[in-house]
Amino acid sequence: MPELPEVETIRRGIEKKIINKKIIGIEVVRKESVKNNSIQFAKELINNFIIDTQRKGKLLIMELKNKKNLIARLGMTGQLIYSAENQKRKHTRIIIYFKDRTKLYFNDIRLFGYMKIIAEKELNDIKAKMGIDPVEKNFTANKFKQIIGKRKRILKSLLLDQKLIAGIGNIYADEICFEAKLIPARKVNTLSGKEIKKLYNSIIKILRLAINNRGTSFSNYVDSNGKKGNFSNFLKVYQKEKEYCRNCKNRSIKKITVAGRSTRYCASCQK
DNA sequence: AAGATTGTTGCTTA
DNA sequence: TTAAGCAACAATCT
Repeated sequence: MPELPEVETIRRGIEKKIINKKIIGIEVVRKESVKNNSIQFAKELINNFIIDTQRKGKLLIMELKNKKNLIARLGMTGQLIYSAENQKRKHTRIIIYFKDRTKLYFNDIRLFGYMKIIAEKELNDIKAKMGIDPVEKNFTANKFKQIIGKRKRILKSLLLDQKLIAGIGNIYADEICFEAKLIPARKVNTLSGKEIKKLYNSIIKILRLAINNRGTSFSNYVDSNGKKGNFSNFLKVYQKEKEYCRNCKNRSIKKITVAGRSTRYCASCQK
């Protein structure tokens, strides 16, 4: 469940710690978690430096000194843990050793995540195929209107489509729809101008609030220090189907399937 | 103990 | 071209 706010929290967490530290060792515990040949992967990284970090959507990018990039996709259960201590666990798949004896652990329970070293061109191609990152400045109300355009898609499926907007997953899609007071199953062509504006504001509001609270931990997400995120305390519909709605105080939070995903919404607050 | 869960990709169908 | 639905990937929890 690392979505945009969780990946951003991890990025901020490792940024200052790993930059310009010499990599002196690589341990590929599970070679399928590296999308390059694991020998090549290690060879590229040893004696190299991570000089900057970036994020687009849920993709974490570590720029290397030789112009290549180490990318990490966390999938559903990926973690990046930075520590001076030995933190190797059952689910540790890759370990990066730095010269100052600190380490970066890539853990992944369900194995949907991976790391890969790619050249600049491939990175640009990947980025170009992704939609706009909604916390960037160029994600304007007009831009969002353009994305909706004449589409007739189900609202939630549009929010989850990484080729249109990059970074929203199942948790934040539901929370954004609640904030906007819109039923996730609505078709976007039925939204009024006012509703679109409210939706746009909700996307930015929820994602920024979640980043400021270091993301959501509901199962195994932790930041680079191994700490849980606080946004779990702000969730209003996600996993609240047995509870009273925070807003209308009715027991009206429904759980349905939309766009193939479990979806929660308040039948009384959302229209 | 089968079903739910989560993100992404790719295939099929309309 | 656009969109929906589904399977696949894998492990864990209920």
